Amino acid sequence: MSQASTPLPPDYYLRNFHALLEQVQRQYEDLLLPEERRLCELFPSLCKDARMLYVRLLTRKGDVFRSSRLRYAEIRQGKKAAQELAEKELIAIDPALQLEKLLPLWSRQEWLTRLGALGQPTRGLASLKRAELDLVLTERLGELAASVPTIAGEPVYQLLNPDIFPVFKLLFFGNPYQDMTEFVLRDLGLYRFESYRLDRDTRLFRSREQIDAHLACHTLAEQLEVVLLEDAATILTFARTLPAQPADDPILSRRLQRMHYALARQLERLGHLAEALNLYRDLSLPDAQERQVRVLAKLGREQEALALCRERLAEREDTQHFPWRFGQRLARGLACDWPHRSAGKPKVEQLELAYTGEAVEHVAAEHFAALGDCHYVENTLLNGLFGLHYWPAIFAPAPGAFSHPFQHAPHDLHQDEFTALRADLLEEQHAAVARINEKTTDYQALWRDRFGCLNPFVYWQALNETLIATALERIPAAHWQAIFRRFWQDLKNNCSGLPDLILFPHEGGYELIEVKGPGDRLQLNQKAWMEYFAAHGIPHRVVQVSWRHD
DNA sequence: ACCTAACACACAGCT
DNA sequence: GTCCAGACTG
DNA sequence: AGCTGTGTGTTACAGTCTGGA
Ligand SMILES: [Mn+2]
Ligand SMILES: [Mn+2]
Repeated sequence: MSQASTPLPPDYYLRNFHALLEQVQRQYEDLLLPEERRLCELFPSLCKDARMLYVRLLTRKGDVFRSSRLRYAEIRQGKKAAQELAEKELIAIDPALQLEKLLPLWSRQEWLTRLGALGQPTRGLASLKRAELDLVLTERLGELAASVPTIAGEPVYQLLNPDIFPVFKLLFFGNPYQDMTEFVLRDLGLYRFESYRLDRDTRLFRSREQIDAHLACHTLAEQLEVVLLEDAATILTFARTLPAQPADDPILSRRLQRMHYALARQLERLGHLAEALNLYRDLSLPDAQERQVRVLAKLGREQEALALCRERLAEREDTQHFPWRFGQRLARGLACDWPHRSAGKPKVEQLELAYTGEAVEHVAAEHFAALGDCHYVENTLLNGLFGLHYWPAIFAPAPGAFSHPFQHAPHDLHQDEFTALRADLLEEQHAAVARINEKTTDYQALWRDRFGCLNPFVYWQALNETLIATALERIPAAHWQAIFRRFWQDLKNNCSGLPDLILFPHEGGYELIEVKGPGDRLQLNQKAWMEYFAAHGIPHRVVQVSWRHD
C-alpha cells in the first residue's frame, strides 16, 4: 500500500511461485515424489485464475478456507478457478472434515449466527469465551451430524497435499527459514542482494533421505518449543526420539546438536544433572562442553571436570578462556598444579559522566568528542572494512556456493573448505591488506555501489565515505592485517566483541574504546579482543562509567 | 539465516 | 471503548 | 563491595485489519 513508488504487478506472487517451481523442477526432478512431480507438470497448464488462487492458498496459514475469505481483486473468477483446482485434485471442495478444522474458520459472533441458521438455540452462548464456545460447538455439531456445506453455509476449500510446498521451499532456499517474502521484499526495494553468479549444477541436497531428514528436523524443532515447557520426563523422552546425527551433513548435525543442547540445558535447570550430563556428553558444541564441565563440578566430580578442562586445553590451547579459568579454580580446590597464563586483565579506567538518560555509549562518545573525532561503531567499522576488502572473494563463484538469488553469503562461508575453494583469490587479497591504506577511493566506490546488499560483515548505514577515509588513513596496515587475521581464524565467533567507540584524536592516530555502564562488565569475546589488541600494539582502552547526578 | 545473535542490564548467591 | 497478538498484504 | 553465574529485553519491512480479552 504505502510503497507507491515501486508497485508490484498484480500477479507478483504467481510470477514468484513460477520462478521457484521452475528451479525446483530443473534441479531436483529426480528426487521428487510422484505427487510433487505431478504438481510441477500440472501447474503450468492451469488457467491463470486457478494458478493464482492456488498460490494464494499456499501462502496462507492452514489448509482449510472459507470461500468467502478468498476474495481477491486480481482473481476474476474465483469460483471457476476453485472448480478447476478441484478437478485436478489440487484442492477439495466441501470435503469431510473434522470439526476442529472447521471451528477456527468462524468467529464467536459468526458461530452464533450459524447456529441460529441451523435452527439451534443460542441462548446463553453469547457470554461464553471462545474456548468454551468451541466445546459447546463440538458437542452440538457432533450430535447434529450435518454435512460440511450445511454447517458452513458456504463452500469450504481444502488444500490437498499441503506438504509439497514446504518441500519446494526447502529445495529452493536450502533452509527452512526463508520464504516467498524474500521475492517481495527484494522487489519492493527493501532488501538488496549481491548479483553473484548462480551455480545451477551443484545441488544442496543429494538424496531424498537428506531432504526428508531436514523436513523432519524442522518439525521436531517446532515441537521442541512446546516440550521445553514440560517436565523432565517429557523432555528426556523427546530427547531420545531425536534422530542420530548424520555424519555427512554438518548443517543438519548442528541443528540437531542445538536441539539436544536446549533439552539438556532445561533438564539442568530442573535439577536433573545426571541426565543433562548424559546428553551433553554426545555433543561437540563448545557450549555443551562447557556445561559438561560445570555439571560435573556441580555433581561434586571435580576430578573429572578438571580432566575435561585439560582435554579442552590440549585440543586448542590458544584463546580458550573457559577451560583455563574454570580449570584454575578446580585445580586450586583440589590442590593441583595449573599452568600459569600471562593474560593480564585489561586495565579499566573510571570515568564519571553527567547522567542524561541516554545510552552510556552515546554519552561517552560525546565526552571523547572533545579529544577528536569519536564514533559509536561497535561491530560495524572493522567488520565493515573487512567485508569491503574481501567482498570479491566472499561473493566469488564457487561450486555449490550460490544456489538462489536471496543469499546473504555463500552457503559454505562457515565450512572448513571455504578458504581452500578460494585459495588464490584469498591469497591475493591477504597480500593486498599491506596496501589497504591506498584503497580509500576503491572502498568508497564499493560502498556507494553495493550499498544495502545483504551480507554478514558490512552494515552499510553505519559507514560513510568520510569514516572509510579516516579509518584507512589513521589505522596502519599492520593493524588491519592483525585484525583481519583474527576474523579469519574464526569467522563465526570473532566477528563480535569489538569495542563500542573509535576515537580519532586531533593529534593523529586512533584508539578503540569499550564503554561499560555501571554494573556492566567485559564479556568474554570483548576481553579476548582486548588481549589481542594488547598483544598487537593496537591502541585500546576500557572505560567504566559512573553517573554523576545533578 | 528473526526457528537467531549481539549487546547491556538485572538479580541472586558467593566470598 | 482499548489493548494486544497474529494473520495477511505488497 | 566485588565476583560470578544466569536470565531477560531489545532489535531486526512497514503497515492494515480482525478477533478476542
Ligand atoms: Mn557495546
Ligand atoms: Mn560497551
